[in-house]
Amino acid sequence: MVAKYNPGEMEKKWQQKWAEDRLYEVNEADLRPKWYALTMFPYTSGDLHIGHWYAMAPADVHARFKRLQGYNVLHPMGFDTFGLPAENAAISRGIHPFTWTMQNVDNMRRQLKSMGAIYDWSREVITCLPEYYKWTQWFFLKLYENGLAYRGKAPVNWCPLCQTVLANEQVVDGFCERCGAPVTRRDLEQWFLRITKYADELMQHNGIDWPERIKTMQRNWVGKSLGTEISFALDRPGVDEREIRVFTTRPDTTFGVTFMVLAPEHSLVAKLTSPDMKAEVGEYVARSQRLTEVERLSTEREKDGVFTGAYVINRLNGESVPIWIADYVLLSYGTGAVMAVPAHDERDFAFAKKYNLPIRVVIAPPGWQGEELEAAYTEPGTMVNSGQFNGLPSEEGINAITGFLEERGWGRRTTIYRLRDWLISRQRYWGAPIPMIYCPNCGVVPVLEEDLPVLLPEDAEFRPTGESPLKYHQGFVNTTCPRCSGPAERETDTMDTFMCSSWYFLRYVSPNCNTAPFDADQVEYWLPVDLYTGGAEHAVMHLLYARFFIKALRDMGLVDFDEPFTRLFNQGVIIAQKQKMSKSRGNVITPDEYVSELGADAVRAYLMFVAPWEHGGEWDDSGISGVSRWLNRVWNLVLGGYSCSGEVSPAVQQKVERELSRIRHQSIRKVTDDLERLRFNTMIAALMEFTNHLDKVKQAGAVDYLHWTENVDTLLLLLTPTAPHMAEELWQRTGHSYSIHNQGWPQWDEEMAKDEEITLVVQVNGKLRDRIMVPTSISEAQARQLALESQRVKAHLEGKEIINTIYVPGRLVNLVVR
RNA sequence: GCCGGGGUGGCGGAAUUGGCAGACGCAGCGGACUUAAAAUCCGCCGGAGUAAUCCUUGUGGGUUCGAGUCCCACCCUCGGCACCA
Repeated sequence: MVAKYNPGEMEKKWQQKWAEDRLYEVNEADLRPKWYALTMFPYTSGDLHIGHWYAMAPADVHARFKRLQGYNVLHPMGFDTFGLPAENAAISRGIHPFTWTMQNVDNMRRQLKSMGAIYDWSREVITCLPEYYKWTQWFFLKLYENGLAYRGKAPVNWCPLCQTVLANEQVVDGFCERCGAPVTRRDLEQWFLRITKYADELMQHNGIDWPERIKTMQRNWVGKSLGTEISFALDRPGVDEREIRVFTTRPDTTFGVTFMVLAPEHSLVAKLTSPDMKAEVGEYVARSQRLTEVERLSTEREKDGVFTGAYVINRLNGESVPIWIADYVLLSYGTGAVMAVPAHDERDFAFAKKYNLPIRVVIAPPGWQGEELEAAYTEPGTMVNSGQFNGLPSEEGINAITGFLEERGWGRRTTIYRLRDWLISRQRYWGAPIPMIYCPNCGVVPVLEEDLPVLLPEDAEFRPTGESPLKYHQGFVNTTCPRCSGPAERETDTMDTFMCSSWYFLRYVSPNCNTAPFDADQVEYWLPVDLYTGGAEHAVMHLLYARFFIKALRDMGLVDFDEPFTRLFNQGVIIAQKQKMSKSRGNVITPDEYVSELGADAVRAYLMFVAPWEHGGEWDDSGISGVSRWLNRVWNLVLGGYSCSGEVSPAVQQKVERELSRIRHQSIRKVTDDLERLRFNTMIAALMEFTNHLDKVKQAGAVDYLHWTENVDTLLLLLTPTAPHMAEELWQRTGHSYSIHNQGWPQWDEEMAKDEEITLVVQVNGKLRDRIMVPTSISEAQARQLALESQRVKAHLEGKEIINTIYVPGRLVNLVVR
């Protein structure tokens, strides 16, 4: 009787053994080629759920596969720990964020270990520990030194619930990405990182293998647009400014400008507004500031605005044009001022209709007879009412007008971006303090490198007040100026968590380095990351920030590569009860009970089998039982003993052995190929088919013992990345020496994998009429002959004339008849 | 509205990139073992039809000897972006 498959005990046993033997610890002295396999580290929100496993288990399978293939594989794991969720959770539970976070780290590490991954735990990184955030602060100082970090006053996104400012990337449709509260705007002094310096480079994804989807999202996010900046002359008593500049992508419509619109926050508004319009304008400005981002950005809202009483001159035709303000114009985009061409822009058209402003056609639609337009005409056309440019196709007009303006110094070609600088100040406790000091004498002074880290005081009151909790911690705030040694105050804001995750992948290579954020030699050896896997939700946040960081570090001479992640792959989402898993929905599935009942190997395999990795899928208990059954069958197949039947004729035995060998080689090829392409679902299917075939062979007892063990060994090796515990146990029980994880990946022979016989499909007029087993070596003439001889085919040729025959070698004969 | 992914059995999904549609698995049905059940094993399993055969990859058209795969139009769905001048 075969011992029962008991994954619980067995898995624990091997995990302990591997840890004791430091089987998965790696170092750069290894002579094998390196492979850096990285999975996005989890945020320490509490329990690990099956969604985390979905991200991590297949990634581990691939990393194990590379390891068996002979690579020196670094596959590290760590924890992203700073940030609002931890702080909010700690507040609601009345415990310190550090305590809460580290409890979660312990729990999640335990759960992760039960997965049986090859994580090198000696390299674990935890972002909220001073040993780590010291270097996050160090990077901030470097960015500051290089002019990439600056302090500025700006209208910022403010979440009234989280009581902090948010980066643009954290505002989703006008709502806070974290808590869902509507975001309002505030003017605050904040720290920014100059990511816009790299706007152009961030749009390029040269030499990296990333999903098209993510690249498109990043390009859209950066939002490059080529256009013209045009100066309109301003002549206003008491106003120093002599012009207002606008940005447009349609300079060809400049003769059609009938008004100008400024953003309500535009710095000229107060100066320009005529006395009689002051009250109305003031009220409008105040109102638009009160509006939440959602309300303001709603496209359904009717556009409104107020006349300022002032005018600018359109230099092209000398016309005086009224200046309005309206909140559909955004201060943050372009120059915060727009030339309005109602005839050729939908927004301007609606605005002009509402306020009875003139609509002048300057681009004639095809067949236009001078009649009034029903709607804005935004397509190309012929220029009219445009002075010397009349008759020109509008596409040419873009260049012609821009050139004309440039010659006179009235305008210039320019490129603008939607991307804004990255706002990293957070008025919250649970983050890395920004290492800056404000001195009454010396101004803004960076903390000295040797004084890092600026420690986050444990005893600060961390309840949100709208200002940084650190502000009220005297021991923290009061310090001395590094320059003049006089009394000074610390910056009390902390950094956006995305700062921490922008460089963690560099820390893994030398986690204990205490003289620098990383050991340069190690980085040179391991980086860039060969395969980075994680969710697509990070497309315009983490993934963009990390790229920015690397480019900035490269320009500082700290690293010598351009892109951090050579290949990126986004797995899908695992849902439960047709919905995304979340605590609030109460449908979170924890791996623990499945692991103890069916084994980690079964959970790993099931997650890969449900669907293609990039799709994600529905967690289904009856689905996992199928995979579990299969693993049990493998167990029994391998341990159940094998005996030759003795009744099989040598000829039959030889045939069966040849077939088995062919299937073995085909299985190796299929599994290898699927793993390489991260097609885990079909890889498992191939393993199942191989198992099924071995089952049949075993029942017949038709091959000799040597053939049998050879094939069983291959099955175990192919199974190793997927079911590392079971493979190890069966490897040992079949008399091999420890460890299967140090074996080489099986190779296939293309000759051996070749089919000897194929099913020749015979079609008549493209319809399947017969299938004939033929040797692979069959000639075209023979194939045609067999097709014509087929009884089934003959019935369809009755009384018809064959006018054409298509022959596809190894596949089919198609007889075309009339 | 714009950009991208996707629509295949009762279900999850396969299909060597234009060549046997439905691999593998779940569920279901029938059988073996069992006093019985579970587990396990064997068989069947897109639809219609006694059968020959016909129909079938969201819908409609097209290209082709041949279309799930390519082209055109439309419908549905999931992501992303959305007053960006």
